[in-house]
Amino acid sequence: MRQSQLFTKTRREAPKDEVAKNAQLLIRAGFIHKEMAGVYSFLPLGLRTLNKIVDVIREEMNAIGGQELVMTALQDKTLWERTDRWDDEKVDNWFKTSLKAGGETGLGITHEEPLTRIMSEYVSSYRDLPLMAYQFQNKFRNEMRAKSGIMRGREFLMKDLYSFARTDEENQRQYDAARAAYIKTFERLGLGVVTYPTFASGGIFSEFSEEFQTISDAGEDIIYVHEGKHIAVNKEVYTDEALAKLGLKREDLVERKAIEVGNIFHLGTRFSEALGLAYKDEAGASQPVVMGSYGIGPSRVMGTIVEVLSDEKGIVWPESVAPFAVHLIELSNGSVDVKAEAEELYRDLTSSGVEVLFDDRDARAGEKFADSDLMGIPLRVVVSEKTLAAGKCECVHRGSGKTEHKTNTELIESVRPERRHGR
RNA sequence: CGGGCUGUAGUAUACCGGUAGUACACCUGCUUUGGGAGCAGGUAGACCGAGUUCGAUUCUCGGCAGCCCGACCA
Repeated sequence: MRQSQLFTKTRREAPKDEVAKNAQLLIRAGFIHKEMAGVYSFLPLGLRTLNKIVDVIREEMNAIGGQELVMTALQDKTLWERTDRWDDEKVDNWFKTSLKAGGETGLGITHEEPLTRIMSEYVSSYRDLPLMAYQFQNKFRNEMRAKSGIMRGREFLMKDLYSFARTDEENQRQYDAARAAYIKTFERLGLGVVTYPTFASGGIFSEFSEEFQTISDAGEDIIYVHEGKHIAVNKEVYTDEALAKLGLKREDLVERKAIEVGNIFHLGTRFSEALGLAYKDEAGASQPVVMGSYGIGPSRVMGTIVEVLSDEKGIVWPESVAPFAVHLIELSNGSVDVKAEAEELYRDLTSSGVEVLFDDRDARAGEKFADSDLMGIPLRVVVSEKTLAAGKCECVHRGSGKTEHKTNTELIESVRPERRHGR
């Protein structure tokens, strides 16, 4: 894409009402727009990044047999009354509204109820199980206080996977598969080394759940990290009893602040029993389905990546989620030859399947470099009088600052998609 | 929801009970051209409502909006 055509622009200063680094940088770089407190639109660059994150998660969910669907944002009140999660006394962050035709509806805060009901129409035999289904969907939570930019909004994108099994053992296998997929997902998203599977409270569902916590001072949670085992314990369950159960010793753990980027739960039969999701076993006896739920917020992940990986110049996207693979910058200063060379390289890269943001604007070098650093595309390629004379373009890696000089052919060969993905 | 703070141009800010100033951005022209250029000119602004006052962007009250701390976050 040509940067001259991109309707968003960078800005030098962050809006005064944003304190969170992720929001400041994402707004300055033109990735997101704040609509109101805790509610953000994703602009072209931001959407590309968000979609990259979604794609990675989708691949991993599909790899463990997850089937994608999309459920509705508007919720059936009567369904939620059956699990006792409609009453404001029980769940206080609904966005509720009345229907003109009479009655009430609410915007989905999570989707155990509707999916369990859907499954009750299709699951009736032990032959129908196990199965897993997931969706990407905007969730709505009427938080008392939105904060931390896109990391804690009132409307946000969520990937929610739900598992359905015949027995606890089968459920555990699904849980383990989802857990492994989560570890792989966060590795691919560039957060692997700083993200810890973390024992946490199971809330109303079970004794423990596991959270995926990314170490960051911007986090709202306190966790105790075991570096060697690469696991952690949330402060909320940091008791001698829990540690004994987990085989961990206090002296081996380090206190850190962290961002919860994922959460996996055993649900047991809480929803299947309440909503009548059961199957007939081999003997013809009716059995409740054993469920689990597994969430990742792609938009929160995006904010987390900015919090964790940016530097004083701007964002540093991992290759897997960058809006573009290459930021091609021409410094023609009116030189027809430089312009032509850059245009040709843009064409060749694009036709090789490389995603390129081409800074073809009539702007000065300093401005282009500053914008490039801010936007955080992994590889910057400069074409100028200097590089033209040398016969090689200048390639600078955003993260490391490492500079290489390559011919156009060498460059294209090194960034072709089939090569980058290594498959 | 408790406590605190703030609303001035697209963005960031200044001053003031009496013509609202600056920087960036934007537009025009000239110069400049590898790290957010220079000169000249231009466009653009007081959240909404009520009150006090000769006069309110400024003071008071109400509303709306935003931010921070805390509580909450299934």
